[in-house]
Amino acid sequence: MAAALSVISGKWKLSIINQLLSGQKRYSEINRAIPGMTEKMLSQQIRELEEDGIVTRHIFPEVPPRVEYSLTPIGQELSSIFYTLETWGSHYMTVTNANGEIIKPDYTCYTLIKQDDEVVKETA
Amino acid sequence: MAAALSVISGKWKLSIINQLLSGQKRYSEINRAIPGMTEKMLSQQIRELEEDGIVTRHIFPEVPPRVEYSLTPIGQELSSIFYTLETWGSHYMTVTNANGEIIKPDYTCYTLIKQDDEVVKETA
DNA sequence: TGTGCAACATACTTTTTGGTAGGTTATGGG
DNA sequence: CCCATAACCTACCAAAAAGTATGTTGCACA
Repeated sequence: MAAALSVISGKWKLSIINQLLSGQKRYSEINRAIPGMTEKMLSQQIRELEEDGIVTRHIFPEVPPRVEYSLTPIGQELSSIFYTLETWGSHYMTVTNANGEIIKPDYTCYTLIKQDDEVVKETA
Repeated sequence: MAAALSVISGKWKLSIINQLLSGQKRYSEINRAIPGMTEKMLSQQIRELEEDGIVTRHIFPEVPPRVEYSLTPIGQELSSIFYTLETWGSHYMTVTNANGEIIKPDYTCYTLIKQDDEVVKETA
């Protein structure tokens, strides 16, 4: 589990993998597809993914250069993690938004259980 | 998916949730069960989990204080994420260790595809 | 001679995260 | 009267991650 987390942790890695799930792409394509990500982050994180055996890099020795990235077999199996995360995440968001209101921001709400087992709600 | 990741990211959160998957536990129990984690980290991360609606806190107003933590329903559903991460992770480790050797550390290995489509392997 | 291109690298700064060391509370026991 | 207890909090510091800005390559085109 730690191994799985270490592979996918990184602000842009899941976005990058998501792009490659739909097939081989080149550097500039991925770059355009993920707004907000700088080129440095793309090359850094995609290199880590390569070192971890998730993506393969195909360099075409042309000028100007062309590099295409694709997922390895084990990289493609990450789609199960995608699916689980998405399923839980969307469920999570509907739960925290039940009743049409957001539950999360109630930071200072404690459930006090008195010694006579009476439950008291206290909001600081 | 981003929501799911933001909830579980944090060095100790999965360990804490893992503890609570086996039932309600008090602060000191969790603390003892996770070696290497400081008390500050426990209270900080468990508070974030509480704010995110993953755990509930039950304060018993006794002296010395007693606080018990348990997973909310949506928190318990995180077990599916645990399962997927573990499954992929163990598969990943057997794949990178095929042939009894580690594939990952070959950092500077590029696959060059020449313009005549001949594949050349270059190790810098 | 100069500009643009794609895919980077490198140095530097900022932000986020984690860790260390101390203090706080009220009470019961020595 | 002092200490130990459980569950914290606060200030401070270090490390890791992310972001910004700029430089590099070699060739084609103007």
